[in-house]
Amino acid sequence: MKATFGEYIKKLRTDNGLTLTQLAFRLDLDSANLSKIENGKREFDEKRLTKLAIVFSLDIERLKIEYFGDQFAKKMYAYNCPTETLVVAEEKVNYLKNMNTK
Amino acid sequence: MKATFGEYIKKLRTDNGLTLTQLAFRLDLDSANLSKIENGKREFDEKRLTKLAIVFSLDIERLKIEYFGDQFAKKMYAYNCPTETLVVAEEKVNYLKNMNTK
DNA sequence: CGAAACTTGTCAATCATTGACAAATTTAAC
DNA sequence: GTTAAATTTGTCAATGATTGACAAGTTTCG
Repeated sequence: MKATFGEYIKKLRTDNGLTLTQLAFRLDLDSANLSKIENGKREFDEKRLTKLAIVFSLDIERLKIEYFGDQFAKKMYAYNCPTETLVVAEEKVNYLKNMNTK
Repeated sequence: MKATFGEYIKKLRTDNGLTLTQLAFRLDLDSANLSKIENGKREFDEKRLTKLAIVFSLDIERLKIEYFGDQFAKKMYAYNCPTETLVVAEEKVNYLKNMNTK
């Protein structure tokens, strides 16, 4: 899975034979805005991740990976960050985790 | 280097013998707010990255790595994202790069 | 103690995001 | 081609988050 998060949702939706209106209703969203999300013109609000997981019976962990991976990728692309950024990110996560355990 | 971005700035500043007020002035910032940034209570605005690079003669690329690495780490920590998120992020960056070249 | 450095609290102003709806365009069935 | 459904695009007020600014507090250290 390498697509953007918007493309990912669109595939889920069409594979399951739902229209924008139908999925939007289940996510408590305007269908026009869902269209924009699928086309990368708006952000999917992370508070709807669990709803999305429920609608398509997805693992929420898997969804978070897709979602945040997408966010990071967009930032890196926009600001032309080298791949090394991700290595540093990993180090810093561990640093944060240790901070709160000692 | 594993510290947060705030700690990173603080180290730069003290290593160079600057007070909050002095550095804040050079960054066009309120010293009280710089204090909050160093202590992780506010975000450093990315539009000031170049100024920061100039003040301390740093490589802007290196700075971006620290800065965005920090942002990603904070998000991952806050939302408990598995490390795999970063792998997916890398895939998606490449996907985005390819999108705009074909 | 006294002064400089630093931290914390607060709030209005600014900026970005969102929900909502209308209008335009595309798609697909007939 | 006509029509209806589906999708996309544009817009904007409302909401929410971020920022700058400044006052007041605390810490540090001579």
